[in-house]
Amino acid sequence: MEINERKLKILQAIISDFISTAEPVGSRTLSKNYDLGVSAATIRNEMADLEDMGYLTHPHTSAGRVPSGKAYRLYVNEIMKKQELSQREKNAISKRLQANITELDKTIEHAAKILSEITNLTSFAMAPRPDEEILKFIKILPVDDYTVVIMIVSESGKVTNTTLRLRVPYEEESLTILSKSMTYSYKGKTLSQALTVDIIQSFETDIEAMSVLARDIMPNFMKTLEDMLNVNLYFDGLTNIFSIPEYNDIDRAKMFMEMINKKEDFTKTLISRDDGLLITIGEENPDVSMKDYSLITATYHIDGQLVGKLGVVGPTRMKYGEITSVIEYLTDNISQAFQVTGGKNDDE
Amino acid sequence: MEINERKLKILQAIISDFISTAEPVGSRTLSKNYDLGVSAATIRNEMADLEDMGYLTHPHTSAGRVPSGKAYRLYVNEIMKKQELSQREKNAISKRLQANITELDKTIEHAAKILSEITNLTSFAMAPRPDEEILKFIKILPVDDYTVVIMIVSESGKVTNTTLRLRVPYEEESLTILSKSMTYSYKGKTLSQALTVDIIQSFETDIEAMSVLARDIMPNFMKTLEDMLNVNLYFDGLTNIFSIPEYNDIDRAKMFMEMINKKEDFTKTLISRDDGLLITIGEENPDVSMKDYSLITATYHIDGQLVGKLGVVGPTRMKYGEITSVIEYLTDNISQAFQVTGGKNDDE
DNA sequence: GATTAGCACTCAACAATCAAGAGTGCTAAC
DNA sequence: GTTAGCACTCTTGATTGTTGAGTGCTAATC
Repeated sequence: MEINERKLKILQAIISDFISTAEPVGSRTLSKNYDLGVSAATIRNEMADLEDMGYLTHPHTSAGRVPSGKAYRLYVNEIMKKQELSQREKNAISKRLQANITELDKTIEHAAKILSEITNLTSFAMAPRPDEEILKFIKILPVDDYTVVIMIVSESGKVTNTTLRLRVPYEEESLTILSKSMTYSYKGKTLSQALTVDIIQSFETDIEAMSVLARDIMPNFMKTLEDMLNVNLYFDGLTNIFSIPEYNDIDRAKMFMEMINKKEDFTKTLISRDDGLLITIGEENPDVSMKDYSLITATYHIDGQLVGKLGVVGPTRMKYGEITSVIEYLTDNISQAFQVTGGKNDDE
Repeated sequence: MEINERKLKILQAIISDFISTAEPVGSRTLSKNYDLGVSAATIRNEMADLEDMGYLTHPHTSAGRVPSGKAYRLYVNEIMKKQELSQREKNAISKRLQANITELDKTIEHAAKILSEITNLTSFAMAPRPDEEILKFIKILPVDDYTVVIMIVSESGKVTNTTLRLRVPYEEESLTILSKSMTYSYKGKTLSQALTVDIIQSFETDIEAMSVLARDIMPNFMKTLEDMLNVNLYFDGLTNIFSIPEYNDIDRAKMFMEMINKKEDFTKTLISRDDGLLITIGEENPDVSMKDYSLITATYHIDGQLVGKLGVVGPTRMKYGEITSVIEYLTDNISQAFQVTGGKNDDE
């Protein structure tokens, strides 16, 4: 069966009604509230067709219709108009975002906050993957007789550190030597390259004398490197879901919270997503545990290179048009703010 | 009215029954399941007395009794026996904790995890307040033409840093001078002292030449100091509450989540609590928004000085004895592990 | 041939009713 | 002082009936 103009119009009406009410929508409601130019009976026939085609489902015999994932996909691809934000909305968002542009992590955290407040959904922001960060220097700082701080600094200014207790006291001089030696070995390498360096190989030759110290420090140095590789992920609006009818059930709310709380899994999901604006609806999500949710993400760029993500997660019933616009506007703003070409060159 | 031996026994039975079932307990249940040596009718009379005295409440006429906050307080103070953990339990906990003793923050985060898993409640761990951290040095690191990293290191090895974009390019030499000059001004001061230093005063005299640079950097330096003062707070077992009958209601679950999500408020609440083991039950909590919860916290010490907190939050109905023991055992273990006298001196 | 009015049918949701059961509080007997 | 007995209360769960929204089909209409 072909989907004709009228079916499309009806489907659109159903979707937009359902998105705002969360209630199954019936033929009479449609003919009353939407100017479709046909009677409820006709709509009924069309709805039956749409159901056959997989765009609608039926919670039970005498209930109205509910859009399926396929319907939302069609809606997003074909029907939904890009809902350009008004200048006022844009200004409001820009203003809020700019008020807090300092560090990247703070900024994206703040962007997530703005996003969740506008959409009333749960939002998230992921910092760029630092694989390609280039190591600048490594410093082992003395703290007390048994304690040192391992500090790693990258070219882009990322700093990670670990406090470490040693099994034996150390001499301050050894630390200096070790710091220099490690910097020499690792400087210029990317994080992912650094992780593959064979430590034993590269050290045992020249610093045998302090091998005990090195043996204490190196495994922790590697751990610190791994720490540095961790992607920061921020959530906001977690409690928003309690106001959404879909989660007005303790079990679903629980499932949602559990999904969100598995940060590692969620990070992986985000990393594996394509760049640019991406909407995945219900069963389209590769992860089965997400088959009842929709995910919208967009990417921001730092100097056209490093890529982070920003988005929302919620029930498949969401205002795709509106939300998409807001997310894109936010990511554009972030990308612009963190262009390395440096600050104040509006247009051009 | 006096609370006599028998009333106490009955109250204890009611509390212990209610703690495990979460259902109001009636006189017949008590006389059947607990060896009280009197009939249900007598128990009824005693229960009526206990209710008059404020230890019990009544959800409705024909329901059993529920312990009040006052009852739990009596229970905690007088009835509850310190439930010493078995050696096996102790070993299990120690083993899990020790498997992950590296950095303090990681360790307490891990302790919170253990705690929530054992208690099936929501747990939290707060790092020590760093007010008394003594500044060791300050370094401004170059990143690119417009970007620098402000790094502050304390005597105890805490490192905090901020990446900062300047409005004008800088000369690397200026950074070195500024770093040294700032270190000179701040070294040896505690964080709280550092915050009160009059910046303008202390600099404008000798480094006029680079005042532009300093003016960009100083406000951000102060922000970084404030960052450093922030207390880290970790939660674990957030979704545990969904399995607790008290929160089997979307509104209560929501309230709980909202309370927990206000990290600043919660941190303040924790900071203002007395040191040592502290149990606050329902209305005993100074914050009215917590009047339906109980909070158990204990403190751990770093070198007998810096103090952090570990604890659980949940409904007033909780296994005070058991939980208390676990928390105390965990905090003792942490304190021991982070004694500055250094590692491996078991007993003595 | 497409559209629509009409009608029988379905089913969730809600309210009303009822019985069962748990529990209390009081009284009178032990 | 303790306890048995009993009337009374109130929740809980099952049952039933009613209402209303909605469907799907058929026959009339355009």
